[in-house]
Amino acid sequence: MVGEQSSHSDTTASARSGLDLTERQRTVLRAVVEDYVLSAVPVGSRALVDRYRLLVSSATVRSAMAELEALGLLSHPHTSAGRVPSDLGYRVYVESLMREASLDRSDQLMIRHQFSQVQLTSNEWLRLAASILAGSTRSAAVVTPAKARRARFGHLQLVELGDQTRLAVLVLADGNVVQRRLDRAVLERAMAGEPLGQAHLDAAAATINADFAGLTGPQIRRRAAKLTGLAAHAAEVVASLVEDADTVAVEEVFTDGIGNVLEQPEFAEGAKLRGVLEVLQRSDFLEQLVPVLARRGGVTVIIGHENANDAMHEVSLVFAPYGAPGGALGLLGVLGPTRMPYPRAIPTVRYLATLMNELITSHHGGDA
Amino acid sequence: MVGEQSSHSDTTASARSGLDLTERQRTVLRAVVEDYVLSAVPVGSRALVDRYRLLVSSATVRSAMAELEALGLLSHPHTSAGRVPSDLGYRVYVESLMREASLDRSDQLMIRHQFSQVQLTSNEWLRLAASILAGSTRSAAVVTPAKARRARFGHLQLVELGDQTRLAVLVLADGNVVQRRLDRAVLERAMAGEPLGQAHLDAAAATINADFAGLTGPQIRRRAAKLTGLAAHAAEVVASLVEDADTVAVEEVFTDGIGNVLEQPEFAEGAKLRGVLEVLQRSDFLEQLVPVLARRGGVTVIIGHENANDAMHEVSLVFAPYGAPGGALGLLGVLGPTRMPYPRAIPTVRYLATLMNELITSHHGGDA
DNA sequence: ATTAGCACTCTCACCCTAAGAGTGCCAACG
DNA sequence: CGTTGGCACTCTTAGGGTGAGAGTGCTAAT
Repeated sequence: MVGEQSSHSDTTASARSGLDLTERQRTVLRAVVEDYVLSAVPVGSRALVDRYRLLVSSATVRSAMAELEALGLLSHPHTSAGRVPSDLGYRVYVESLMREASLDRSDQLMIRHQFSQVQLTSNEWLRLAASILAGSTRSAAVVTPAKARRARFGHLQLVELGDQTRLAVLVLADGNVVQRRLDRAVLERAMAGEPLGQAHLDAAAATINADFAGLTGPQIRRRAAKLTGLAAHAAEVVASLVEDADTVAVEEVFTDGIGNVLEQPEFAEGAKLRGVLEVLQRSDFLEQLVPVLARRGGVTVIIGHENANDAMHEVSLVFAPYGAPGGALGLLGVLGPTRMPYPRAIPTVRYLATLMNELITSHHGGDA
Repeated sequence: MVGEQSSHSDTTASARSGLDLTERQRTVLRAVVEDYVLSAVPVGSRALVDRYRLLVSSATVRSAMAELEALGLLSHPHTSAGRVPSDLGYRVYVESLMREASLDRSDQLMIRHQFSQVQLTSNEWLRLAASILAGSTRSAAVVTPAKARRARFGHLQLVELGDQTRLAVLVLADGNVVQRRLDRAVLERAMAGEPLGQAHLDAAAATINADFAGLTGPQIRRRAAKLTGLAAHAAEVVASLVEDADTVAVEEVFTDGIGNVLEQPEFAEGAKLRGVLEVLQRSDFLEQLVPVLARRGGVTVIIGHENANDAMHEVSLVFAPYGAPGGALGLLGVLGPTRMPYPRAIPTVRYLATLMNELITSHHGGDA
């Protein structure tokens, strides 16, 4: 479920969960967050009373606000501005104040329909998922391909390409396809004149396919020692491809809707987003996120400074893992300013994660 | 070579080529462009004389500037600001004033080295190319995969994935790999209980591989009629995959360095980039660019309003096609503000295009 | 043709002020 | 005692005015 990430709490757990707030404080905090998310303008006591038909005076709201500020849930840009939720304030809101705007049936159907329109290729799915996420939350969306924690060999194909090159196409056990061009020079050296026609390639691939299904990189490497000729060389390549797939947890990232974020007033000066984009490109950020999300399961919300990376201190992430249980694992979610429409983003991310789960398990049938 | 794109010229061709400019006008225009590209600040007559050691007075420069403005090559933000190059001014600069800063040997070697570090997978190449372009021009880079104008079948592999799904992995004649999951329901209906073990899959693939190499989508569809059972179904899928590859000219776009552009003062308000990002995502923009670039060959520079798309009126593109001659074709280049360091960008794009050409032809051996 | 000089224009940074929003506190009220 | 109206106070923001500076265009002299 929804939950906090860590760790840096200098405030009591009970404050964070919002359990010891009075009913009034809860109402006020909720109103402040919701108003601020909509307007992006610090919200004052008077405006709150007016807009939310609170049945108390602005003075009362003021005192509640002061209490909330003392608790670290609200903050003050300057003396005479309204209040703004702090990261912790958003946290409490997400954790115990928010009423999720569940996706209505028609939205769900529309999304499902879009997926049914598309050819059954995983990359298309990912692109589409990112596009839907971005469009329906007006934030930036990020989707990574699902891949197994431990890469295992599935099936090899060696193809003659033109007359100069050979291409190794490898299907991993988790359904991902990786390829590598075999360098002609290396190949010739290794083969010492042995013919490399399609028939020979097929034979070598068949040898490997028969023997190596389900093995990991090191296991393949061990058995490859027993082979000779083209098959040995191919096995070497296979092993290295499988190992590569193992070490790189997130290799490709599909993003969409960065423009949405640029439109938000907090990123009006575009340079602010620069750091975020760089971090996203440098894939180790998402890589580190994988185990965290996987462990927690469901939708995880990471708000502002809860983010480990400095560059991400002004954005929030709403992410979920997806994939076959115990098998392939991918990430998907949205990124926006901390002033994010959580009640919309969270169910959308959740729905898309379950949808991708379905697609993967039904079309792929899990994984060894 | 470098050249203009079109077409909208309400000024004479000779003015555009800058041929009828006096030597002084040429010097001044060059200095204005180069100064403005560096400083992003409108440049005045006095500053020009000082910084570029022109051996004339500022008054002389002023009159030259006035002439250039009359020709539409410079413009005036307001009465008392310096001059700024117009799109046309940049055009003339690029066309006949610029001295290209050719990539020095060490840069070339460094780039080459980076490519040699990377595994021989085309996607990695593309990502790397984008990253190098972005880094070395401080602009945004865009790279699209090379694919044949006319998709032809190369090699098919059918793989059993888990026990529920079958995966078709198709190597096109141009070396690209596409895949499609075969929907279990459809498969079962089509096969009516025919077994779908790996051996059967291999047999079906072998049939198709033996017969269909080098064929286009429609050709495959025609021959597929003679097949039955699994092979017929597979041929159907192959045909549709090949046709898909035919219709979608640009399917995936690798970008990098968007942050670089956000840093430029002209895009300080990030929202300005929004439209550009959207156009880039909507792939038909690049798609339309493909034939234009291919016809012209070499590096094409498109400056500001020369751009067909309204959203791109404030950016320049420096792009080149790459690929095997007459075969696979891809695009690569950079996108930045019109105030772009053309003398740096153009040779870099050119070098990367030739490099990609080399990689493709040497490792892949051309294409049918 | 080039140049020095000069009047003119426009922006930009600065300061000042007034208006407005919002707070915090306090005393009064039910 | 929680709630409320009132009020003084603070701080931002927008607007207007000003002076400096940059840059131009023109003209007359070389």
